[in-house]
Amino acid sequence: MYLKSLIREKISKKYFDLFGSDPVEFTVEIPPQSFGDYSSNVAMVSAKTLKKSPKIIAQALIDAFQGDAEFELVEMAGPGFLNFKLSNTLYRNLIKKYAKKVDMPKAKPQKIQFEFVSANPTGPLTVGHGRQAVIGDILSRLNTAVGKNVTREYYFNDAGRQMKMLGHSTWIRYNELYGKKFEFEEDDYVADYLVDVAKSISEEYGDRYVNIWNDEVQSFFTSYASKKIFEWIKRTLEKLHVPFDVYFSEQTLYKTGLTDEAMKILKDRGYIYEKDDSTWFAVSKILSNEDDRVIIRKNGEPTYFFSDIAYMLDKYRRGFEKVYYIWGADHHGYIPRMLAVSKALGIPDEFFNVILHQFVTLKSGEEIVRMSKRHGDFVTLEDLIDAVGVDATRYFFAMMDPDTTLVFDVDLAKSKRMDNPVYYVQYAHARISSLMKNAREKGIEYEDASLGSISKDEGTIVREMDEFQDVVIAAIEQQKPQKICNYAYSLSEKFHSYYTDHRIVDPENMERSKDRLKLCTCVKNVLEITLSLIGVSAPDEM
RNA sequence: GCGCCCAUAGCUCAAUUGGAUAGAGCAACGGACUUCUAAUCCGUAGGUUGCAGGUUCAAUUCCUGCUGGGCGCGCCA
Repeated sequence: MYLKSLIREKISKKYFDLFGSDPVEFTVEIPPQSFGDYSSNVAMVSAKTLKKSPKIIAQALIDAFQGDAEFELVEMAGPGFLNFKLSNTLYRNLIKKYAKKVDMPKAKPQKIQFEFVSANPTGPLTVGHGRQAVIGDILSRLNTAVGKNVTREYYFNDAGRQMKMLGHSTWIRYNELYGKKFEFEEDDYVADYLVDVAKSISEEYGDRYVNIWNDEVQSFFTSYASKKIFEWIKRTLEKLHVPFDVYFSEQTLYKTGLTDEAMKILKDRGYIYEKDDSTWFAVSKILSNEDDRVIIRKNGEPTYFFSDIAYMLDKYRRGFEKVYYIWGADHHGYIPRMLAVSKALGIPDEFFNVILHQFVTLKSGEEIVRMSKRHGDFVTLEDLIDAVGVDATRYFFAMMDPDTTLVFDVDLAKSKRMDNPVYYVQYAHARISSLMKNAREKGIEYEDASLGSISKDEGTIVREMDEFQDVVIAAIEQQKPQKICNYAYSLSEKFHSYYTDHRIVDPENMERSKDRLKLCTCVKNVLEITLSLIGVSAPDEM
């Protein structure tokens, strides 16, 4: 970031001196392969406004750069690129900076919210939830790191029809323990995990509910089962190192009267009407292609959609400038109606944001494990974490673009072979720690390294280090956690390569050893902060 | 039928949100450990970026239309 902005500022200044105006937006980037250390397209993008050919503009800038000691070489290439070769002094200054501290880019201290996972306590978290949890967690970490005030929220419903089915299903399992057979109903949860819940009830309360089914029993089984399952969910999230600030219950919306308030606002604004004994929200009044939706059923019960309306109002009232809903791809159809809600409530457009992610399939060997929650035929997130470890779980969920379906290769995640990217990155960190230990044992102090030996070979690593802030910004702006993983890998790659070619700790050459150890300190610092953003540990030995 | 997402090396993925010769890993082949961790490194081979148009100095990237795959279109969430 520092090197790029230095070059950018210099170009702007020289451009202004030459042409009497500020240049239009241009890039400064690390070019492919051996085109120089940095390159800029400023001459090409300015061709139109200046009515000069790119090559003439480029040449004028190059002439202006003559005699600048911070650059060894500035030259033109291709259709008018400016290529820069940096002086070693610049690299030395940067190493001093990064050895002390890795700066985070700073953003406006907005109050924002990420709402994710939000699974109702009817069953354990699946690997799909895992992907969402990790995406939400990393985006939260990133935004917190750049200075935003982030609330991580989990929304859940612990009443209503779904919950009733849960209670009923548990009761059936409970009766089974006593040899009583009842039939499951249509939307009951037939999965095995409720057997454990039933056993737990049996141990605590004995047989007092066998063969007895009434409202009181229903409500007991529902609340017992949901409480038990919620404990399970929270335990899994803890294992995954995903904390939440707020667990928000849907019921709160009704208790606090926010539902009534939302209804009033929508009514006053003319978005509510009655039809077929139900109450409707006129989505089509805002988005003409969309269908209107029922918010109060014939039987007088509100739909979940109505709760979602009140919930959005609640979020807005709490003073968030932006809220992000993280949803699986199956929810994408929900976006238009929620957008309509935000408009109908008079909430500013930038408030409501959705981050979608595609599905997860598990792969073991050549076999693709398909998951179906209906048949209880799925792998729980907890099982996955137990099998491959939390670091690999998080890294694998994070390293793919949320927009693509993720094939989670369980064998690869488990493997400690060299093709596992988590270990590759962690190994780079461990290697550096080991070098430092080695230096300590030999009594080498490198705090005051002169950096006199730092040159081109180290430049590659320094430039990569200096990409850090830009990568963080890009990951946040584009909502792509995998950018951080790719960066961690790329920096590790450059370090491993450097390590192989250069002796770091060399008693025969103390000055050089100090310089290189200082460089390693920088890489270690950047790797540590990068891994912490992914939520993966940075081990000192492996 | 309508909507969202995806398509890049044999496989899994990148490509700094329009830049130069499209890059890594795995798999294949060949090399590097009496030397700080070989969980590593270096090299060879591998491509009409799904297809067809368009936009411009420049397209994997943007636009249009196809093809193929995933997901969704409930008074379920």
